[in-house]
Amino acid sequence: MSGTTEQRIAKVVVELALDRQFDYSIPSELIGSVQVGCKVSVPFGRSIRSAYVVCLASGSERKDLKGILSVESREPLISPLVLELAAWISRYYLAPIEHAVRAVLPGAVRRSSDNPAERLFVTVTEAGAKNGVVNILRERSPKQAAVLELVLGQEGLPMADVTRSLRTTSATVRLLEKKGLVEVEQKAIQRDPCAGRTIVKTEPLDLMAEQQVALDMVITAINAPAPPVVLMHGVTGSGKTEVYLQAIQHVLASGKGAIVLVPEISLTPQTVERFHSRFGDRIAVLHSHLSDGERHDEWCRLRDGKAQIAIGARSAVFAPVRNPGIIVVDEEHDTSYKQGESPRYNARDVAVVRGKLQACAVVLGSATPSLESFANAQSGKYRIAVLNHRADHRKMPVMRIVDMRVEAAKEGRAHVMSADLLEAVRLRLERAEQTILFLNRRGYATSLVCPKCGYVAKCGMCSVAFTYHRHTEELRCHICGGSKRVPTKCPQCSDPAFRFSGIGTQRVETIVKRFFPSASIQRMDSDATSSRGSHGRILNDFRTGKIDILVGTQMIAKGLDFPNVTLIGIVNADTGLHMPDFRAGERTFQLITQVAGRAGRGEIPGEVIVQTYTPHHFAVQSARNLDYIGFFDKESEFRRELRYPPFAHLACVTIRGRSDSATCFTAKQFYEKLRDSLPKEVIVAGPAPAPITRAKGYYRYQIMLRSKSALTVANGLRKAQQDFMWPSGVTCAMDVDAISLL
DNA sequence: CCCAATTAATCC
DNA sequence: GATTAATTGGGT
Repeated sequence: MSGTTEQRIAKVVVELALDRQFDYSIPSELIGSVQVGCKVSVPFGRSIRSAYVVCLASGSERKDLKGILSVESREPLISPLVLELAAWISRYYLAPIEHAVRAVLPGAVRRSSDNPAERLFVTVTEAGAKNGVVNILRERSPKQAAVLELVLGQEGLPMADVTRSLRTTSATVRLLEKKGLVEVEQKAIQRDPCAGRTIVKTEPLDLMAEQQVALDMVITAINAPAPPVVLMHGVTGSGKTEVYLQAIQHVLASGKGAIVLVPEISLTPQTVERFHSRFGDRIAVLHSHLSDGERHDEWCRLRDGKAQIAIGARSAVFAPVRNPGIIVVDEEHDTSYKQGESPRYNARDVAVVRGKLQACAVVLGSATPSLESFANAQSGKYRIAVLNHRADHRKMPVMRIVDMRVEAAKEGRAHVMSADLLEAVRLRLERAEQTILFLNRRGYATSLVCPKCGYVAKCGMCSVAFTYHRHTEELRCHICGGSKRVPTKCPQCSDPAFRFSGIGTQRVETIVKRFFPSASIQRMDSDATSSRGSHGRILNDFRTGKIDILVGTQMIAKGLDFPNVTLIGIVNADTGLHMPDFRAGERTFQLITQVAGRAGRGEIPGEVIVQTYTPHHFAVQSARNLDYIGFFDKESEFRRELRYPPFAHLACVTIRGRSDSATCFTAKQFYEKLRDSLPKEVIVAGPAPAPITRAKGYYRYQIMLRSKSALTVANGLRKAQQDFMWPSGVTCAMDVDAISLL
C-alpha cells in the first residue's frame, strides 16, 4: 500500500468561479474513496455543492474544517496528469483554477458523473406484432398506427425519437401501451453517435516517398524516450491524413492510444468517417454536435479503455485517453484552437505541454503553419517534415491574380466581380462544372482603401491598418491609440474617390444571380447555416451537383473535397489585409492558400482567380507562388522589428465598463501599474480603445504587452492585478498569447 | 423611519 | 457564482 502518512485533508475546487482552493477534512469512512480527481459533495457556506479534489494533504493551515459529505464519482474523473494540465493553464493563461478544471471536464461528464442517464424506450409486444393489427388501428387511431408501424421490428426505439419523427406526443404511445400493443420502459441509454452507419473498412494506402519520410520521422519521434514535436508542413492534398492514420496504427500496435485534434469546422462526418473506416470502434468522437449523453458515453469509453483514439475539436486535448503515444493537431494554425473565453487556452500549445508531461509525440500538421510553429521548427525546437507534392500526383491549381484597380478604372467605380471572374464562371456553367466563390467577410470596422492605387491607411507606429470610425470621422490605431483625421483624398495618388467599405456574401449572391439567372446558386455562411443540419444539407446538395455556384465564407475554406469544383473565385482577397491586426498578412496568406487547395481535386485541373486591390502585396504574391518560405521570411522581418510573435509573446488586457470616462481612466491607471510592475524588457502599449469600442453597452479599452517570456508577462499581470483596486463596474480580462485583438 | 435596491464580503 | 450582511438612498 502506498501513502503511509494519514492524508485526511482534501484540497478542493468548488464548481464556482472562485480562484481559490478550499480544505476539507475526510471523514474516516471515506478515506480511500476520496481520491485526487474525484467529484465530491461538500457543505459550502450554507448550501451543499459539488467540488473536485485537487490534492490530498496531511494538514491544513486552518483548524475549523468542515468534512466532505460524500463521493459522487467512484473513480477519479480527472487524472493527475490532466489536473496538472489544468494547473498549468491556470498559471499560464491567468485563469481561475475552477475555469481550468471546468475546461478540462466536459459539462456532460461533470453533471452526470457516474449514473448513466436513463430514458424511455418503446418496444412492440407480442400482441402488437400480430399481422393486421396496424390496419385495424388505422381506422380510428391513425397516429397510433403510425407509431406501431415505426416501432415494429425495431428493438427498443427511444420515445423521444418516436414522437419527434411522427410529430406526436407520448400520450399517443401511452394509449398504445394501455392497449397492450407496445411496452414503454426506462433503460440506461446505449448511445452510438455513428448508429445506422455502416463502416467500410479501409486499409493503409501506399505512401509516396515524401509521406514515407514523414511517417518515419513521426515513428522515430514516437519511440524516442523524450519524444519531440514534429511539424508536418504539407501542401493541401499532400496526404497528411494518411500519415496520421499510419502513425496512429503504429501507436496502437504498441498498446498506446492517440488524440487527434481538428478544427471544429472541419469536424464533419467526412473527417470522422475517414478515421472510423480505418479504426472502427476504437475511435471516440468528441464534438459539440453530440448530445450531452453521447458525449458522456464517448468520454467514458476512453476512460475505461474501450476506445483508444479520441478525435475532436479543441477540448479533446483533455480526452482521458490512457497512455497516449501520439497527439495530432491537424491544421495547427487554425484560430479555433484558441478558446475565446476564460480559460483562454490554445489547444495546440496545451497539446505540446501534454506531450511533454506524458512523454508522448506531438504532430502539428498544416499547409500554412503558424509563424510560431514554423519558427520553432527553424530554431530546432521542433522537427520538421515537408510534403511538397500532392499525394494523387495531381497538379496544384493554376492561380491567377486580377488587379481590381484596373477593373475600377474601367468602370469608374469599384466592382464586386471582375470581367475575368464572370467569364470564368460562365465557362464552368457551360461545362457543367462547379464554382466556389469565396468571400472573407469578417469585420465590422471598415478600413480606408483607395480603389485606384490600392493605398491603405496605416498607423506608422504599429504597422497596422487604421480603423475608420464613421461617427467621429477619424482614423484610429487600436494598438497605440493614436488617431488622425480622415484625408479628403488619397495621400498616394490624390484620388478623391477614396472610401471603400466591405461587401458581404449576400451582396455577391445577388450580383451573381443577376448575371446568371438560370444557375443554381447557394450561399453558405453563418446566417445561411444557422438551423441544425443545414450545413450538411448544403454540402450534400453541392456534392451531388444540385448547386452550380456556392458562395461562402471561411466555412468552405477548410478540408472539403469536391472533385467537380474546377474554379475558385476569391472575391476580395484584401479584406483580411485591412484588418487592424498585425496578423492580417498571415491570415490572408493562409486563406488564399487554403481556399485554393479546394480546387482541382478531381480529374480536371483547377483554376483559382484571386481578386485584389493590392496585387503587389507579398502575402498575395507568396500565396500565388505557393511560396511559404518566402512569405515566412518577409513576414518575419516586420514581426522581428516590432517584436510581435513569434519573436515575443503577446498578452492583451481588455478593460471593460459601462461608463466611458471611468473605464478610460481606470485603463490608464492600470497601465501605469503594469509599467511599474513589469521589467523594462516588456513592451506595454496603450491603453487604446478596442476595435469594437462599445459592445453590449460596455466601453472597452485595451493594453497590449509584448515580451520574450510569456511567464514574465503572466507573473507581472498577476502581481499588478492583485493589489490594484478595480473600481466597481469596471472589469478586466486577460488574454495571454492572444490571437484576436478584437 | 422603513423598505427596496446596491454593494461588499464570505465561503474551508 | 451564490448567498447574505452592510450600506445607501429615496420616499414618507
